[in-house]
Amino acid sequence: MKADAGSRAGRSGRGTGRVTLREVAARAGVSIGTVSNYLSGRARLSGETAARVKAAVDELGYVANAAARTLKTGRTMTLTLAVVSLNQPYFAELAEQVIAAADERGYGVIVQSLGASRARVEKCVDAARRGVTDGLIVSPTLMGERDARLFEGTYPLVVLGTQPFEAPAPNITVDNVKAAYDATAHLIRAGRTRIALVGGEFGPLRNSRSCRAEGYRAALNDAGLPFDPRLVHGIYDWNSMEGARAVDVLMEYAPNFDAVLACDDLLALGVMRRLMDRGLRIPDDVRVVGMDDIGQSRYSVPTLTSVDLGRQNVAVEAVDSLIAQAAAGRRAAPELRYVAHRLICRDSSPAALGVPGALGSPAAPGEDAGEDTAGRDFKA
Amino acid sequence: MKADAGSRAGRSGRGTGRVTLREVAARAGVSIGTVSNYLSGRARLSGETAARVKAAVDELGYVANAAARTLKTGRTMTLTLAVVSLNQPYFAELAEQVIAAADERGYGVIVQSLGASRARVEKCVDAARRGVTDGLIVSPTLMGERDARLFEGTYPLVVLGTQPFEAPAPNITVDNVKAAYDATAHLIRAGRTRIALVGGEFGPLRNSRSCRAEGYRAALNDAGLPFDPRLVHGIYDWNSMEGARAVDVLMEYAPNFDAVLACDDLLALGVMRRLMDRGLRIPDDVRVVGMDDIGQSRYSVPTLTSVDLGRQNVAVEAVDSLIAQAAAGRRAAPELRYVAHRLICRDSSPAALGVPGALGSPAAPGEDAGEDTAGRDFKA
DNA sequence: CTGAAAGCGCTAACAT
DNA sequence: ATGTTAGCGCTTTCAG
Repeated sequence: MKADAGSRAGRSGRGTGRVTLREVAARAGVSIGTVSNYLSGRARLSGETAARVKAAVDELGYVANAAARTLKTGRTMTLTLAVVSLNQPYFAELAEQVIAAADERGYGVIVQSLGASRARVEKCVDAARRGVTDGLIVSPTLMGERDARLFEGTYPLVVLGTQPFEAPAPNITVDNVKAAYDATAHLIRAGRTRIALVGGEFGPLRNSRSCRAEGYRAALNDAGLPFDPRLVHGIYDWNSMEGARAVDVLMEYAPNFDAVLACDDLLALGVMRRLMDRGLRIPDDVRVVGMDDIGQSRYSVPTLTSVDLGRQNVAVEAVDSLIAQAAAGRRAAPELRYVAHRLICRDSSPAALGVPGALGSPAAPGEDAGEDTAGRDFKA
Repeated sequence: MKADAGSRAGRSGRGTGRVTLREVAARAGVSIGTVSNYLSGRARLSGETAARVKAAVDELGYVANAAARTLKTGRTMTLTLAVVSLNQPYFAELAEQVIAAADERGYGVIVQSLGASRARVEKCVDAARRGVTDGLIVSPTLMGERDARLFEGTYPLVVLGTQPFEAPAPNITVDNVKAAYDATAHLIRAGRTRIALVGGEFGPLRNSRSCRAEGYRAALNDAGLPFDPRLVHGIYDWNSMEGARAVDVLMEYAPNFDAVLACDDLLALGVMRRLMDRGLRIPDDVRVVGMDDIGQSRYSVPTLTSVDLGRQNVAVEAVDSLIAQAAAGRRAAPELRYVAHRLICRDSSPAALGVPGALGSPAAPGEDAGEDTAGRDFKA
C-alpha cells in the first residue's frame, strides 16, 4: 500500500523533524513529483488530485525546506550587507533601505557589522564564497589599495562608497567631491565667505572624507574665495561631541567664520548645539550644512540643511545589481557608478530667495528648492 | 582511472559552478570521504595523504557549499532578527549587539524590518518555519492579544519587549515599569516635584509605553506626590520634534514643571533643545531624563541622563537562548525573563551628591553613580 | 496529467 | 587510515 511506503519514508530520515514532501505525497496518495508540481504551479493537475494534495498539505502543515531547495536550485534568496556599524545612523538607515529593497524582490538580508576589523571582512567574503547568500554588498572602510584582491572571486559583489582601491566589481557611490562642492556653493551663494569645514581631511588616500574636502576647496576656488587652513577642522570620531569641539577650536583660531560645512550630520548637530550655546544665531550668524541627511536632521532644532547622499538609490541599485549578477551566474564587470545626491534645505541654511536651493547632481534635476518631502519613519 | 571518474563527476552536475568535494578528491586521488574527514578534522590521515588533499584544496580553491551542509546537518548557522525599523536608533543599536553576539558564536544574522505591517511578521514566521534560519528573535509592535498564535510553532523563537500577548516562547525584556519608576525616583530624590512625562500613555494595552507610564505614576505615588494629568504628554511619533512640541504644550498648560521624563531619548533630545530655546537651564531649572540610552545621548549638549534598558543583555540572552533551542531541537518553554536596566547619570540630571545615582534593577547592583563608561562605537 | 528517478554537495556511519 | 554508501528534501527531466 502506498500509505505504508509513505509512513516508512516519513520515519526514515534523520532530518529536521519537519513534514516533508514525501509525507504529503503519501498522505495524498500521489507521488512527490506531483506534489511539487502542485506547489510550484508548474503543471496543472486534475481538480480531484489537486484537492487531495491541498488537503494533505494543510492537514500536515507542510512547509518547504529552504536548504533542499537551495541545494537544488543554487539560489538562497538572501543577500549579505556588510557595513561598518549600525551604531552610525547613516549605515543603519542604509541597511533599512537595503532590507526594504531586497524584501520587495523576495530576498532577505544578512547584515554584518565590520567595525575596523579586516578579519570580519574576510569572514564575509568567505561566507559569500560558500554560497551562504546569493551576493555581497560591502561598504568597507580603513582599507588600503592592496585590499582590492580580498574581493576577487566570482560570487556576486557590489562595493559601496568612495574607495581607495579599484574594486573588482561594480562600485556604487555618491560623487563625494561634487556633493561637497554643491553644499559649499550653496553657502557661497548665500553670501558666506568664511566657510569652515568640519570632518574633512586633506590626505593622499582617496576616501569619502578626502573627496569631500576636495569638493569644498574646489568650490571656494571656483568662487574666487581664499582657502584658509585654519577653517578646516579634522575629527577623531563621527559624533556630535566632535562637532561641538570643532566649534570651540574654530572660535579660538578663526572666530570670524560665518558658515560650517560638516562632513556628517552628527557632527553638524553638535556644531549647531555649541554655536547656540555660545549665543550665535543659526542661520543668521552662522549657517550650518551637514551631509548624509540622517533622520535626526529633520527633527533637530533648528532643522538641519543636509546633503542627501542618495542612500535610497544606492540601496536599490546595489540590490538590483546583485540580483542580476546572481541570475547571470557571474560577477558583473568593474564599473564606477554614481548615484544622484541633492541638497535638502532646512532652517540651518535655507535656500536663498529666487535662487535654486536644491542642487542635485545632473542625474537628479528638477528637485524642489528647500522643500523637505521626507515623511514618517515607515516610508515606502 | 580515478582521475577520469573525478573529472567526469566534476562536469556532470548542473550546480553552482563551484569546486566540489568530488573534484578535490579526484585531484588528490582519494575518496570524498577522506577529503571530508580531512576538512572537518574528524579523522586523522597520514601525512602524505593530508598533504595531497591540502594541495588539491588549495589549487582548486575549494570552499564548502553551505546549502549542502545545511541540508545534511539541519543547521544554517544563521539567525533572524526582526525589529520595527533600523531607522530608530534603539533598534539599530540593538541589531548591532545581536549581530556581534551571534558573530562571536559563529552565527550570521538576517535582519528584517517589520514597520507596522502584520504581513511582514507573517513573512518572517514563514521563513523561520521553512528553516531559512535556525531561529527567530522578534520584537513586534502594534500587535494585540490575539496575535500570539501567529508565533505558534516548533522553530526556535525569542520574543523581545513588553508585549500585550503571552508569547509561546521565551520573552526577554526590561522591566519597563521599574525602569520608569527608577528614573522618576531619581528625579524625586533630586528634589523635583513637578515631573512631566513625555511619550508615555495610560491605556489598557500592556506595552512598553503604558508600563513606563505606570512606573512613573507609581513612583510619584510612593513619594506622596500628586499625579497631575496636565504633566503627561502623549506623542504621535518617536522623534525629537515631538519632544520639542511636548515642551510647547507643557509650557502652556503646566508651566511650573521642574523635570521631564521622556520615554525615549530622541524625545528627550527634542525636549532639551526646546527648553534651552526658551531660555530654561538644564538641569538647574528643569532636569531631563530619557530612556534607551542611544549613542547620541552621550554626545548631546548637555549630555543626557538616560536609562540603559539592557540592550546588551537582551542581545546576548536572546542569541544564547536561540542557539540552545536549536541545539535541543525544539522551542523553549514560555518564560518572562527580565534583564537588568540602569540609570546612567549625565549632565541633564546628575546624580545627587551622597545619593546613589545609578539605580539598577536588583540584577545589576553596584553600578557606579553618574559614571558613564561608554566608549567608542566599536566596543567589544 | 502523473509517476519514476536522477541527482544538487555534503556528512557520517559503516566497511575494509 | 581510507573508501563506500546512504541519504538530507527538493526540483526537474523523462516516461508513460
